[in-house]
Amino acid sequence: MALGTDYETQDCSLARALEIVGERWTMLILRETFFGVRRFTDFQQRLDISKAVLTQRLSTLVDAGVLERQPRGGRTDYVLTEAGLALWPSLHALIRWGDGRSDPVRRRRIFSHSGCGTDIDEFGRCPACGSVPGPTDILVRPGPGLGTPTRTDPISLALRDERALLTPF
Amino acid sequence: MALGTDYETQDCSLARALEIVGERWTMLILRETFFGVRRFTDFQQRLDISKAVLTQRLSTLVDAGVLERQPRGGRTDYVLTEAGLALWPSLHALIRWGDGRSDPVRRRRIFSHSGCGTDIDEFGRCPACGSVPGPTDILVRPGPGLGTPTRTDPISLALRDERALLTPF
DNA sequence: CCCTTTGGTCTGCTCAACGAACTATTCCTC
DNA sequence: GAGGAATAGTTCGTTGAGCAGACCAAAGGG
Repeated sequence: MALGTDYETQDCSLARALEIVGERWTMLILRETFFGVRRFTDFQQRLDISKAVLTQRLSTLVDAGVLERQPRGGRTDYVLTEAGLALWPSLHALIRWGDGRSDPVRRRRIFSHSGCGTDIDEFGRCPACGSVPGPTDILVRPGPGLGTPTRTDPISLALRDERALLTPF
Repeated sequence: MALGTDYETQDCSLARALEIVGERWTMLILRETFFGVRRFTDFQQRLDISKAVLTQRLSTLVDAGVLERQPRGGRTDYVLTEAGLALWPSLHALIRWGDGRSDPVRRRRIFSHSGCGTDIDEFGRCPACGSVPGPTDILVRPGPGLGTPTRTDPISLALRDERALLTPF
């Protein structure tokens, strides 16, 4: 971000957070990781992102401790660390804000608490339990705003059904 | 962001949100508006941002309906709209994530519920009431991680004391 | 009537993102 | 074990966005 590296002059830690997750593409990459995407090629195909930029963003996220590289034979898995999982509230809030700006009933993805099956509210709470479930306890399913799916790659097909977040493909 | 304008091919509304608030500087500008900053010159001085970029960001936010221009005699106030106020959960989550990544007890800004005075938790809830207060019901005060303040502009001085969010300077 | 404040625009430069081509390693198949 | 495909990148030339700094127009005050 080149906001300057002297964070001590920044009044709050937002600049520090944005230095890591505020760069172009980074949040979209992280959304994919929460949906279960782990591989370089899958990120690239689903986001239509330049390979050079994807390489740089993944490295930044690994260096920042948000993602972890896990060699799996000939390939590499990029998996969320604990710090990465802690980003879920930020990501969820942004998704809900983006959804709410059009027609509130036409949401694209709906998140529910896997414990009790209740849809979570705009603040991330499960209205039934009153808890704020973490990403390991959340299911995603397509919402009415998603429209007719056009992508036919295996990941998009799997996301047409209800799935637990973080389930690898 | 130039992520392409064909949002229909995007699986969820995150790209739409990032098209508006995901650009460099935008979230920092919005943080300032929640703290009560409203004027061009104040944004520019507090953020050390290029005037050309600030102009473009403010225009984007106004066009997107996040901020509203309010002429005040010879000057212009940039004020959060309802859609802008709805960004508070996203902003709060990012601030908390940035804070939590260093030492959790050394937070820079602490937010509390003005109704009951209780500090709000990392999910934005007031532990006493169980509610999720909106920005109009939240106070900010410096946290132990802020260190010795170096900035001496009027806005930074005012932020050394507890203040309600959105209070203009 | 001049000077300051405010809220910008304009210019030239640099650096990051882009698409496309190329590469190195591993795995699978024959 | 040879050939091809899949994976995870790197390299290159071009384009576009951000930067600092100079400049500018309108409003208000003395």
